[in-house]
Amino acid sequence: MPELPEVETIKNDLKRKILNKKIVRIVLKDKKQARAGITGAGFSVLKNNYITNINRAGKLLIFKLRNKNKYLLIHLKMTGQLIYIPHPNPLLRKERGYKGMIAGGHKLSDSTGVGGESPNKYTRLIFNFSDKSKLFFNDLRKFGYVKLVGLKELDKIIEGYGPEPMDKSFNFIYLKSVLKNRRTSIKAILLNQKLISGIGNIYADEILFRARVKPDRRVNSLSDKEITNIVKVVKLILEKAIKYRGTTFSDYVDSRGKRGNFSQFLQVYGRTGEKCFGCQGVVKKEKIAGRGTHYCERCQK
DNA sequence: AAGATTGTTGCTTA
DNA sequence: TTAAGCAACAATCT
Repeated sequence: MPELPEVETIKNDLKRKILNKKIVRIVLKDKKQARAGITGAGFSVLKNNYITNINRAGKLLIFKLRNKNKYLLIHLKMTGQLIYIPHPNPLLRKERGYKGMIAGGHKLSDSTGVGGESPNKYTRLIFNFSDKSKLFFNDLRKFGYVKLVGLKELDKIIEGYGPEPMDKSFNFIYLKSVLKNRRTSIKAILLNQKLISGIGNIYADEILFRARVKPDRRVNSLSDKEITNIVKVVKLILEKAIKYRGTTFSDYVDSRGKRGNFSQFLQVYGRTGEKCFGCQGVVKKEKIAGRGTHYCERCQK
């Protein structure tokens, strides 16, 4: 599931690859999906346009277009992928060591899951650039979306997001004020995009394990010390996850079709029934805040 | 074969 | 007015 570190990785990679390239053609592979949001009018906005910058708000990617005063939004939701394929020139590729590339095809080396090849049966949209490179939007479960908006609508959407966890504005004072007069679980707070941007189910569990706080703890029971620690750990875990290019659990791959390397550091997510790395306890799983939640009963209070 | 999977929205209830 | 919780969404896997 792409969360903040995964979306950040895709954003940074794509910035190096598609900025200021001319979009010459859009191919909608999944016409039945009005969800894709790109129809006749959208095609004319995108065609012959250029992406001049890419930003991120929480898990949402924001592509700034040079012309027509529009922004292209892409949300990957659970299974969305953005795969960039350079111009398929076999000679060039060989020289640069793209060993997995098959001449004339688009197969990427050693990638797993549905990211193995593009286009594939889950490809919803293809951007063709003037240098013959392509960007594929794949989405197995069709939860993701692509949308064109004006500046006004974009501002409204961004306003709906809470502070970026890595930003200075996400600090003890802020979190304390958010928790005041609330009685829900800390996990529900971490997952609430209006309060904090970008954290999803995997990192929420990993953060709370590292902070040694049980996910179902009511927030009005948290001490100042615990709140301070949660703020610190949120930044720590996300920073490390970005450094390791995100986590691949099922479908996530980066724009080159490669897995994220933070998976090796997962302490509780997906480890139900296994031994806790921190004590002799066992990792438990139960539904908290409406989501499958992993924690160690002994380490986390 | 029903239930779980998850990011987000929208609805209902308190 | 706002918070909290849950269903719904899609498609696949167990």
